[in-house]
Amino acid sequence: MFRMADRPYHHGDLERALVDAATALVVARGVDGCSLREVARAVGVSPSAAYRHFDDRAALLAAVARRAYADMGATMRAELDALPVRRDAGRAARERAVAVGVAYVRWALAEPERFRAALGPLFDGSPQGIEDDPYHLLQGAVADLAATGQIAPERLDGADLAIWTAAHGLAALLLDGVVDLGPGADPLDRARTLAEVVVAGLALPA
Amino acid sequence: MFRMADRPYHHGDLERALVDAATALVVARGVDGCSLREVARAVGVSPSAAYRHFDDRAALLAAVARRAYADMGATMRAELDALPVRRDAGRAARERAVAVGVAYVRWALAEPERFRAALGPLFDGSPQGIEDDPYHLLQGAVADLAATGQIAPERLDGADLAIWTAAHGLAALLLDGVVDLGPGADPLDRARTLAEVVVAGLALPA
DNA sequence: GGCTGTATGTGGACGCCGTTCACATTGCCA
DNA sequence: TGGCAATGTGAACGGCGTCCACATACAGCC
Repeated sequence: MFRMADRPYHHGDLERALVDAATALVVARGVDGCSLREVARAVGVSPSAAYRHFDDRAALLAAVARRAYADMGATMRAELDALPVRRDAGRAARERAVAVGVAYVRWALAEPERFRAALGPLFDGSPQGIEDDPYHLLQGAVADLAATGQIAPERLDGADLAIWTAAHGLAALLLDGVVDLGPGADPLDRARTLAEVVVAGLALPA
Repeated sequence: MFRMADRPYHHGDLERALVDAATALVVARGVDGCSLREVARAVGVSPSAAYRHFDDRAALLAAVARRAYADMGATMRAELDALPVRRDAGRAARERAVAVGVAYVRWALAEPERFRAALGPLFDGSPQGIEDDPYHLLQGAVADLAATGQIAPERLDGADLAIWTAAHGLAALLLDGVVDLGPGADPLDRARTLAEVVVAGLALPA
């Protein structure tokens, strides 16, 4: 059975199309500027059609966030995989831990609105089934740090938080315009410096 | 000239009343849940009356944010003033720097919605004329750190950012529910530990 | 004390929003 | 082939931010 060339009554994959359009709108105008009605309009469908696939606007945005979270993880993973191989396991672990922080900030700055959507106020639980979860990358890097003796024993607890908070804090402060690094300053250099400070601090006994 | 006891046509200090009501609503339902109309309703005034005092809803929220920012600074200041006096200037500086971070997180957790309003996405430039500016408190503490030789020379640049990002990142991640410390964990203990790691890291040569 | 201009508050309107509901259309499976 | 579940429509509701013409009150000047 074939269908009218221009506009079949049933869309085919409306759910995907809605998330695509919503993502585009979030990127263009931010989470608050992404209305369900405009998303539906962009897809060429009535607003109520969206409710066949999402409970409400929040659920649609959650789907946008989930995809963003996964993309962030994949991008970070690729960046980490490109790190040079080191013979010194300790040095490798330190560099990797720093690189995770840098990759975190890099993605946040490259995709500010999607970052906000994924790791901002509307976060509702770490998405399951994500291949490269940013948080797991963080955890893994810190585990390597610990395994190679780069962390003082009494600092092991919550060590992953240390890099995470620094990276997340820098990203958030930059995105929201709270800090201004001034002209000529590379935010990623700052991210690297901060991560290095944290990694250095972790190695020191309390 | 006296006025009708119940409802004078002119309010007297509507601007203040609006900010009060808006603050209460932000605390109760968050920034997004704070509508200009409901604020006006709470004050007992028509929605359009608010426009005599604020350009738009964003301006009203900015006033809420400004006050929150000032309150945060004052609270942090009081907390810092209560620190015990130390004879060792270096130790004093380190403790103070850590305390700034802890105070930052404490206020954020105590006033989550006001914190978001003041230091979240709708931040629009550090308010001027604030007596105890949280950022200046941070700066001052780091300056003490530097003055007492607690920071490696090559780490002086951006050292204030180091504590700030850690504190801000922890606060944001906790508030947004991205990290869950688990039962029995004191978030402020974590904040202290993180700040100590950062302060320790700053002291180390790169 | 009265007049007048300015500041302040009102009520109604506009268009957009999220959401719901009865109804229309389609694909699938027995 | 018939019927059912899935999917999409259109109209409606109340709430929102914002603007406008109009009403009211205050303050300064004669």
